Amino acid sequence: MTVSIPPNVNAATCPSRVVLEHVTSRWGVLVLALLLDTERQRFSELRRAIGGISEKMLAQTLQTLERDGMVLREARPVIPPHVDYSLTPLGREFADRVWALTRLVELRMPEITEAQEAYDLTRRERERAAAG
Amino acid sequence: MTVSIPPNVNAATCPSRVVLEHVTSRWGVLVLALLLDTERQRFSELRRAIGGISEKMLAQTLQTLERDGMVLREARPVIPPHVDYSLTPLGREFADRVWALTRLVELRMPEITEAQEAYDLTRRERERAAAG
DNA sequence: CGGGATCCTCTATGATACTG
DNA sequence: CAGTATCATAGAGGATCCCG
Repeated sequence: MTVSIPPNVNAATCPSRVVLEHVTSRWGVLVLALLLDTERQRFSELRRAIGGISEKMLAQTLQTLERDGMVLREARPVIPPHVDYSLTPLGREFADRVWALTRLVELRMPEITEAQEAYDLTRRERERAAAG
Repeated sequence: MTVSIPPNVNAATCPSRVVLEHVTSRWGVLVLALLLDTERQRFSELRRAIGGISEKMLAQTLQTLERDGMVLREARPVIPPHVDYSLTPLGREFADRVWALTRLVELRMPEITEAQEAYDLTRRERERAAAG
């Protein structure tokens, strides 16, 4: 298979690179996964479910994904405000793939951990040799 | 489908979250894609192919991916040094998925751009209404 | 409740210079 | 060539307060 990365993939301004970073960002991954699971969530529900995310970052992440057409925001004009977030069909498509990637990491975690330990071992030995 | 995010997915220390960030990081994505395409590359070849990455970040990204068992580093003890990087089977598995995600973004880019323009339009109108 | 605005911290990244 | 070490900085992200 040939990948043939387009020249402008490298540019920080490349539009698709930017979107890729949105969906794979620290909080983007979690928001997509959570919405994939629950279909429709309120702001504070998302915040509690994710745990450890600040209001600012949740709002920012949701806005970014909404702007990219991945998330649908429905605000009911009541007091107190009631806002529901859900995935658009486009968003579900991405959430599926991102979630698959997440599961793959978890599936392969034993091999990864083993590789890390092996790497750290040879590293420590090398350092000891350099010091001694 | 039920996702059922494990409770510790949120923790910044969650090992699989960390690995996920490695493979989806700004430079990780590009390194994986490039190695998927070329099978085996030298440090400076990668640097030139990616374009815009600093030596420091390339070295750091490669080390991280090597430590995670995704990238194989082969150093020939000659002068000047000759180091080849390639994907391990594990790394190829991840590179495939990451690359698929990248292609999906490019495939859906028209819809995404359209959504962004629509979002920006309603935003500007709202701001004008607030100002006027 | 769902944010916006502000201030502050810390980390990711870049630039540069040096070395085996 | 393939890095490492050091320094500098922008931007990500957090904490807090405020408001409709």
